[in-house]
Amino acid sequence: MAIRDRPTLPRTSVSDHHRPRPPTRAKTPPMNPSDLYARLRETVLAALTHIIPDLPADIAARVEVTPTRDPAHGDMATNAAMVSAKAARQPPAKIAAALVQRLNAGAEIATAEAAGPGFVNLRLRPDAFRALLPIILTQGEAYGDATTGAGIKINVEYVSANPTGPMHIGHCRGAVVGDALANLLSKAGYAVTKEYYINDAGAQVTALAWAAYWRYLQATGTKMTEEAFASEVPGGLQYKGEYLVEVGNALAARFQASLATPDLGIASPELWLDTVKGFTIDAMMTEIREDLRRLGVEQDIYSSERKLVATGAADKIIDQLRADGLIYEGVLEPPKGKTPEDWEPRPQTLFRSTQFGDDVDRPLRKSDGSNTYFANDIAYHADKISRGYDVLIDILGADHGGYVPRMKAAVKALSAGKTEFGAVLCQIVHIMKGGQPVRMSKRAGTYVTLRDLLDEVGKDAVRFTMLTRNSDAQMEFDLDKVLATTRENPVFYVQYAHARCRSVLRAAAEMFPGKALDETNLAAIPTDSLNGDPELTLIRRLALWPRTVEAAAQAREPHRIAFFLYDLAADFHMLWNRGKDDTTLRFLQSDQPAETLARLALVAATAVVIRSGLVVMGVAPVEEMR
RNA sequence: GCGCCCUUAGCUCAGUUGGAUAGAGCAACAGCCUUCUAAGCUGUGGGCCGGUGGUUCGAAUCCACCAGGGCGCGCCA
Repeated sequence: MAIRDRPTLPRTSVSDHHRPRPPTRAKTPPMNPSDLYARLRETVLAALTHIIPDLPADIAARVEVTPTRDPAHGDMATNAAMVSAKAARQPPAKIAAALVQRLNAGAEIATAEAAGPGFVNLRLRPDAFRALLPIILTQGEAYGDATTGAGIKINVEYVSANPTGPMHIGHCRGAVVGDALANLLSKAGYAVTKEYYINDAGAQVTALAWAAYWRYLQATGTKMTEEAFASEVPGGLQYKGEYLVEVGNALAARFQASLATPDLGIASPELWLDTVKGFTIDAMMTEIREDLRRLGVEQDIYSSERKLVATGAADKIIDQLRADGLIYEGVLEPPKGKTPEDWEPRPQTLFRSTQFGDDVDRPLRKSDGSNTYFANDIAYHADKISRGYDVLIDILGADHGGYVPRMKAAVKALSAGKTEFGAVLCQIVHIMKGGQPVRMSKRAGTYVTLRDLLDEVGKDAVRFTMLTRNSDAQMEFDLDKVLATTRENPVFYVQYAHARCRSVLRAAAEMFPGKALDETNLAAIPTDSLNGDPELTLIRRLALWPRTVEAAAQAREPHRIAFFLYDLAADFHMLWNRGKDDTTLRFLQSDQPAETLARLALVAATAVVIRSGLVVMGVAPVEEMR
């Protein structure tokens, strides 16, 4: 459902009707017990507070246990001695030495040693890592779920395209990034709502309606030429793409000639504009939602700008802001250095966004008295705030970057600073084919629609590839490479790793007839025999999954999941490849049932983690490659 | 002119929010494999992290300035 009938709007002047909400960033986030690193951090912290009983909380919060980059440094390292040196008035080396002494007695720690400027390097007993396998197999895809979100309500708004035509590549990145980010936040413990804002008010959709009306007249057999028609259209005839022909036909079928003059000319807009507009928008939204469905995106809420305007919500918000003294009639300075040629001082209805960190105050009304896009968007965000979200995230194209500070200001004003606003900007995607860029032109009709792209390379390749870059960086999307079945294509490489895991487990079923090799049973298998470096490397990677989820969610960077999965797949393929030269290193060894079962537990756990990562990305974990 | 984002190996990009000797893929070079798990595998070389200062135990990461690229800059959304 779209906009609710009567949004209850928060009063900025009233602060106490907001329920207390948990802080967005808890000072001491609840420890995730299945995160090995988080657990060891607790161990280190306990030792540290024993050495420094009056350790300040803010220092304790800076203590971290991280994976080492160099295996010579052990498995994990902590900065505890360095960050607490100042507060303890002791040199880092002395604290490190004391930590080493206490930690060496630990159950999971094989050795602890001081190194470098004050690091304490920890080498864990292999058992500590292997103990993760039953945890992973028991928890299944829930392994890696974080609690940092603590149920904080987040609204992620994405796509939000003008419903003026089919979706194209430009919309696609935001759709994928938004959807994956929402999934990621949800895995990190946030209460997430996925939302689409339909920009179905304003000049663009009016132009769309005229274009659809032209197709309608054509369908009824008008004698007008396109030139004659276009000369009557305010602002000229836009949206000349073929995709509106069908809409015109549907309009003609539904309304016959009743929307035109008797001689099939242009009737007065009062007679048809709203009807045609609504009809066309509905048709476009049907198409867009179908495109999104094929892309694997299904949002929880679709909000309509038009309905928002119709309910007068925008006017109410402006009145309310005016009552709070945040609206005034004024004249803006021309932009410094580059004054538009037609610049003239003009009084406008302005929002005091500068009071909330913006550079200039922003206009809310156009000269014809209608609302600016910003004004309606303020009302829309007020609506979202009234629905009780703690955090609002908008996924925007990079060309909207300049828009962020004013929206941030508006949210601050509307929520009395209680609701956090954040934007994720998506840079442009350049489509490449045969080594050449594919030029996009809406008018020439040569743009690549999302549907074409999905037909050509498939949902999984589109989604994964869109997530192989930081969304803030420009991206080349090479149509030839995303279908390559080689290591340089991460989609293939990761899916292949999962398929190989499943393949091993299928083959194992023949080796152990009558034994159910499901995750529950494998969780009970002793894994002491997993001693080799490649095995332990793989398990260490699996141990990184929870903190990867947490860090990616906190940074709001879903692409990190893609990179993690690529590394995980590499570790697995390496293990698999050992069996190529030496068949005694393959997973399945009929003369070693116990060792084989242990390896199967590792393989099954790997499959679980790959699967749960792919689920976040919205990519199918395939059972076999075809 | 101002603001925001970006600059890392020949190319495309990571870099665990300030940690130790900066990583991966491609390309290059050198081997292996000729299909029982090769839609390949192993190894090597490759760097002034755009530049200059600063902050501190410690900087690709934070700050200032500069250079180059992208985006934006009153009634477009």
